Amino acid sequence: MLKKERQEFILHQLNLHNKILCADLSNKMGVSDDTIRRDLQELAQEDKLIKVHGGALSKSFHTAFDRKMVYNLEDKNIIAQKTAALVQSGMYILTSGGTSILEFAKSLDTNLNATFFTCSLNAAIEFAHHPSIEVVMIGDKVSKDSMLTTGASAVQTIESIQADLCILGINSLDTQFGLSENDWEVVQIKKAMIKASKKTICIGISEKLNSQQKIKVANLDEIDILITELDPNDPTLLPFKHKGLTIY
Amino acid sequence: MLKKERQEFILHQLNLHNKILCADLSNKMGVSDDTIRRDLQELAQEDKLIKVHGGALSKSFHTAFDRKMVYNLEDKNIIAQKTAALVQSGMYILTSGGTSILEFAKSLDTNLNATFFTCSLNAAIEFAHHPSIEVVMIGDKVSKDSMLTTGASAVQTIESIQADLCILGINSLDTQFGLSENDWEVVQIKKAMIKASKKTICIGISEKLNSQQKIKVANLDEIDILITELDPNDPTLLPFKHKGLTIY
DNA sequence: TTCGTATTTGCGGTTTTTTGCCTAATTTAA
DNA sequence: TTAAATTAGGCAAAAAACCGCAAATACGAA
Repeated sequence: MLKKERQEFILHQLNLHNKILCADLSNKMGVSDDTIRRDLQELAQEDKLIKVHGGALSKSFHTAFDRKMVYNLEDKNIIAQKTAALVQSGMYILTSGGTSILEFAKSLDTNLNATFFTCSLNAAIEFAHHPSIEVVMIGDKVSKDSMLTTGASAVQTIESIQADLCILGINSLDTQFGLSENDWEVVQIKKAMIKASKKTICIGISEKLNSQQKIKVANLDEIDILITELDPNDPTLLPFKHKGLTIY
Repeated sequence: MLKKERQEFILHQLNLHNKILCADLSNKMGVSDDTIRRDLQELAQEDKLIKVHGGALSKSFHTAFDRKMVYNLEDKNIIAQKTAALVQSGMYILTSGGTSILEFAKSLDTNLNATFFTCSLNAAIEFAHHPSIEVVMIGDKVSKDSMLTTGASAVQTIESIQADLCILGINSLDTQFGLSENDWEVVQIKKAMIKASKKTICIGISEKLNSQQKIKVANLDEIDILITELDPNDPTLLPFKHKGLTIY
């Protein structure tokens, strides 16, 4: 197995599992620990992963909690503004949760007259602060990690809705694998939301692009619009444009 | 589990729960107390959290969230403690919203193993902070004044539940007129909750006693237990005791 | 192909890090 | 105040990282 090949494999595993152990890799690939360590060291220097004692962590995993809150706020605001521009009065809109969605909720026009359906407790509260917006909370068991209601009842409720728009926060979006998530229950909810809407918009910072998580939510062709903090003509977004997505 | 991974997990838990105990963490992750303590120490040095005896606190907890804003917090805490003592593991519990309920949620034992059904967005979030509590959000249109879900669908959902306990925050309680409210939709919800439970507990500061609002929720004989910040033998409570309520 | 060079890899020994356990000291709660 | 829980510091075992070197391998040029 070639060095380059090996490193590709390592990055692939990392996208899949978010973490890898030196020992596991050397076992799986039949090379020595030292070789793996050297590979990880190189990849870390190229900023492709984060090396830690005993293995490595995926970049998205690490930055998830650390800096995101503070330093991505401006980006989130840009996203929120662009997204808000797409919402028109009278619309019925399904939304997931996540910080991008919360920012979006905050930047909505005060006299917008729309109806929002959501599984996110925090998003519901945020939407409800607007005087003229109708908010419908979709009920079910609360998933603690995501603060979303998930389960069969929630899916059933969503299925009974015919929405104009579905706005989803991205966890991972990839030209090949499409939209993916790590939580099975959340995936079911998002799938149902996409199905129940005429149009699907994915919003999130560009960091989330070109990464994969364990469970697929939807193929790219099920998504209509992609909104990031980048300029629509940014080369990073080209592959997605080629796949037929509208970029804002 | 990698060290870095563990520390990310700790920060995540901290964001979720605002406080964590050494013992809980070491249990949950299968490492020794010492290891957790060293992790917390490191994270504290990096200014990621506040180390306290027995665990750690989220940084934002102290600065951003000013608990003193809550009206009559001390009294509400007394009420919360008394109420929490009545909840046992395995119970199914219906609750409304309001500040008293929120305080109650905060003072529940961390390892209590109960299932809470609620129409209150804020209460759901608060309950969900507990690791071992199941939370079911009852869905419907969000009423902006109260941040409760209200409507026929919510009532219907409640009717399909057989709960052990119903814990309601009081707006007005009167020996003659019973429990009353000003919002028609909220009244429907509370009525349904009382009907769906074996026992009904009303909690609230004594100020709310001996006052009436426009719409009746329930007669006194439909309520089993009354909890206020006062001593159970306080003369204010005597009329309620005479009407057959149990006072804590 | 074959050769020479540069890179890559594996190995042994050493150093560093991590972790759990122990005991003494400290803090907390009753 | 006492009893229980928590913490600090030292210690040792195990795992991982580091270092230098020699063997193996890849690659380009003749």
